[in-house]
Amino acid sequence: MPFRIKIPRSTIERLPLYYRCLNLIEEHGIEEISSQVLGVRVGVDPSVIRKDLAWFGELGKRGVGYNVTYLKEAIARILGLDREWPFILVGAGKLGMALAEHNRKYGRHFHLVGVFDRDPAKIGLEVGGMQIRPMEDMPLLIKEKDVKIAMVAVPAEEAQKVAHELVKNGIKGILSYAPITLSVPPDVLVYNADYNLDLQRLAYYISNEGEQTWGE
Amino acid sequence: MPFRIKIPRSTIERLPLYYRCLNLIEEHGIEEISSQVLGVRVGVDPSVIRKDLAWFGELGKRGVGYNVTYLKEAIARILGLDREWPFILVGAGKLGMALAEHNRKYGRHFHLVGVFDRDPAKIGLEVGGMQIRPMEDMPLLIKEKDVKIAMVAVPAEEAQKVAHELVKNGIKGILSYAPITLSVPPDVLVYNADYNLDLQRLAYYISNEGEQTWGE
DNA sequence: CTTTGTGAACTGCTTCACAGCC
DNA sequence: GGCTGTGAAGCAGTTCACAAAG
Repeated sequence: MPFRIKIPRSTIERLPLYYRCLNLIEEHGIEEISSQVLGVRVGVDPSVIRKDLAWFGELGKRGVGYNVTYLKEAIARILGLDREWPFILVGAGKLGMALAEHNRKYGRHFHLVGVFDRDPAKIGLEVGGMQIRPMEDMPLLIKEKDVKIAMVAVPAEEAQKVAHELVKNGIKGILSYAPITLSVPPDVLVYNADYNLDLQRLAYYISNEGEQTWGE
Repeated sequence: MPFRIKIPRSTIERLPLYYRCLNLIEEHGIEEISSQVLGVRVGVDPSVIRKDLAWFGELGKRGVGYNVTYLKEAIARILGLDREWPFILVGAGKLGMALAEHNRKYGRHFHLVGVFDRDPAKIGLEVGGMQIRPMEDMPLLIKEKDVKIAMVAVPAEEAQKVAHELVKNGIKGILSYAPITLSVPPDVLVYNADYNLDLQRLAYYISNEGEQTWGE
């Protein structure tokens, strides 16, 4: 009977930060790193890093630290980055097109396999190395390429409808740039990339500079 | 002697979600809303919403709910959205330009007052209703317009240098699209908009579908 | 002597349940 | 009856401190 441990959500949120940093450190030719030093680099307390990593076994060496390449690859495996993830983009406006181009240049682990738009005038145009296709082609492509992830960069009014369609066709993760809360079943995960959310949070903390307090 | 209460970070993270949703609800002409119904709309438990709002006084009416417009405006005030925030963009690549254009169309509360790029070939080009300017112009503009917020959309190699410069000139909040962890003083806040982080988190949860568990 | 891995204490957020008010 | 505001209970994540290992 296999024992199974629930990993804290906050641990999973941080792993990509570690991964991103380790790639950079590896490029610099550094082979070993302590939770102390890594902590400074990613802006996370060393004991948090150790606790996070400990969930997945003994990844470090006591008295020494972590082997950079080994740790990097371990995290990649944990996150599921030991394979390529196909994803699609819905919405080929300015933002969508920029994301597609960006992915073509810098994308690793995730590669764009289809761009869709509702606007007939855009069908056939090239973006991110792909031709823009009509929404009707989406179901088949998702099935053929076994796509699980979608980026959504359509206007607010369309976004919920698009989300519905994606979910219906088997998409399990959505990265949404639309300025609304998408309603999806519990087995589908949505991350909000609407930058206004972050700008507003920044505004709060800057308004209440220093003292994150309220009242008088 | 004024009493001051520390607001939980998680409360502040959620307020923009409420705000975004309330704007939509208001447009639909709905005047009153219960935490129950709002909760379904934003995907947050009603008691969480009530606790969040209670930090800022009695914003609702018992037995009735919350007045949509009143609550919306209260949250705006809390977040500091009762004024316009000027911000600058550093990095006029494809992504930066798309963000600038997007802000011009949809931006409220935050308006772009300057776009900067290191590349001499780009200086003078128009983007988001602004002309791209050289980095050297940045300090003066920040001072003149009292800018506190910056978006950074430059390559990884440049990002830390840019962050340093921004901080040196008084920027207090950074929304960074660069794929690195920026190191800044404790009085400066950075949000990571690097979409690879979210894609990797999605990959984890999809890989471990249903059971967010580990071990065997 | 260094640094990890980890139980125990602590902190902070969420959930619960209900008193207070409409 | 309905819904908010809120103390109390419960839970999850962080911090601490140190034993274990190189």
